Amino acid sequence: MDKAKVAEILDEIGTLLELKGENPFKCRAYHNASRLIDGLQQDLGPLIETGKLGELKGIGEALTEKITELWKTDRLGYYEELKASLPGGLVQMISIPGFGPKRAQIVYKKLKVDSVEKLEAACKDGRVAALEGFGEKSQEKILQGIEQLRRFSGRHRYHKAFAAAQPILAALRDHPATIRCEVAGSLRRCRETIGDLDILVSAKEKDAPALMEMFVKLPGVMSVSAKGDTKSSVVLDGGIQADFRVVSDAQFPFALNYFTGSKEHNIALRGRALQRGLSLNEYGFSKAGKEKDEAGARDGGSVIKCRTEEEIYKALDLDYIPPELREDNGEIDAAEKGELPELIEKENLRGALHNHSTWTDGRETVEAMAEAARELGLDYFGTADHSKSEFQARGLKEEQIPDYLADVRKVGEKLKKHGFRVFAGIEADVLEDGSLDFSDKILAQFDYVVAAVHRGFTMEEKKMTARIVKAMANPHVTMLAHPTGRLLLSREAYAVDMRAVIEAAARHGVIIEINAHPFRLDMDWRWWKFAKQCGVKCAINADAHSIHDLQYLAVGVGIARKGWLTKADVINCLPANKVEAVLKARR
DNA sequence: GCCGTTTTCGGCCCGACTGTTTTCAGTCG
Repeated sequence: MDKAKVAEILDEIGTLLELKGENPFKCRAYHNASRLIDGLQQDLGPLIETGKLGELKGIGEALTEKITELWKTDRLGYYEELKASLPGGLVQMISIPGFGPKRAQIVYKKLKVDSVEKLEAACKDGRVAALEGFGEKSQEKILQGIEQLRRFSGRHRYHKAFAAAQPILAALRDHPATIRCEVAGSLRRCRETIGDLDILVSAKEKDAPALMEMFVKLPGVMSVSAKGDTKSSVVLDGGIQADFRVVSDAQFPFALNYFTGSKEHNIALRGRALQRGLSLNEYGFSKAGKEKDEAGARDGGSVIKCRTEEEIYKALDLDYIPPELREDNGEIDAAEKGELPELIEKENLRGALHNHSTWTDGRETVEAMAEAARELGLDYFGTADHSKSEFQARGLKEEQIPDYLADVRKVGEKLKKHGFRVFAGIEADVLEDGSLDFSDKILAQFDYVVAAVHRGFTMEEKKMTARIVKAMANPHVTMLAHPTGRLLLSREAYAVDMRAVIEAAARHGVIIEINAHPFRLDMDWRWWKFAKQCGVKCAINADAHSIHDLQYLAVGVGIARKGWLTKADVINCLPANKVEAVLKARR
């Protein structure tokens, strides 16, 4: 059984235990173990064989035994018994917003309701409202929750959430009562998908109601789910939920830190505070334990004043941890030892190397795209138009290549006077047998070759991995495009063993692309962190088909930061002459 | 179920909002 499946089962056990009303800390132990296993960079097999599994923090005796059983036999008696003791529909029921394990237990016991459909029916005929502890409003909320679950199941892609947040932030920052305003949550941490928007404002207490009032009436607000003195929740058009909080300016850094998360990072930080006799919450530090300050940090003010998040980390003897790293994935240890990397910044990017033009499926000419890149402040631009197999994208045929190259060279000559460089690349298709769709002789004419899989997606993971690894062995291949194969918008996703791909990239000196285009998003930060460990260089690319798309480079920087990358890990931070040498290095 | 520089038991992060109550439990983040 593979790691992901083990993690999935552990997570489900945690949820099932919640439904049974088990000790919440026990439930959490399973959820934590699931996250830990899912995030492991090495395989489970060796860990189990060498008896090192139990050394992982959060995996004790019982979990070691269960994980080992799963790994070795593909089954787990404990899980099967647990699952058999509860109807399957209960798990889905608790994904209804506002409806948790306790209430699921009640409706199951009292009404024999064991699915979302039956729950809906029970609400519609008033049986739920009649239950003790429930009422008309609860019943109505559950129905709304079911509707929301059906309409907007799942999370929102980063770009969509980012775009939705911008006008809200602008409007709030414009308000005279606003002192500071930031977006927090998974959007600030640059996660690939965003559950909801968390927006935070600092203001004087007397101004909070006016801000609340303004927030729930912003254009784009579809419905208001909650409205209090300091917190409101709304659902925006398009189904993104936005939570809004107003705090005092003294509390702002604490609240920003708290609501940025992740939850796991917060728990670790609070634990660290406790070790220092401090209790940390979204309002500040207070004394922990018996001498606990009655008023706490909310009314009494923080016992350690912090103007910024940097000062909070400092108070805990930690270097500042950038939001992208806050996943409880080693960042606290690194911050304690002063070993956090100096993460890449937007300003470090000097060029973009995977872009398209009107020669194939791009919307602008090579010249217009290169000019736009120059205006963005970049020093070089590389085209990587499609090769012949991409006929639906008007991929270049052999006989067009001299004209294509001549055009790119001409633009290069023209922009040379500005100190701007233009490179001629090609995005060559990796065929099913792992060969490329152009001969070596043709590939040799380009400044660099980006290899990409565009068809034959249904291939099983092993075969797909072998196909891609073989392509990387071709000495003309300088870069691998959208390596994770998770082509999010279309159904064109494929399964690939990223670990093997990264190890092959390390062997062959191939650059791995971080593709920031929303249709081609490669955001899984764990792989970039692993690539860095293996010494593999990355390139941040927008896969731009238009001038507008070039802006996604900024998203790519966010992803790279999340993978702990520095400018030394990203080749398009190099100046033009140096990047040219890197692109030519293998050939 | 995990964990331990007060270590084998007794903790485990903490507060807002809602709806139901009339002091609190459930849910969420």
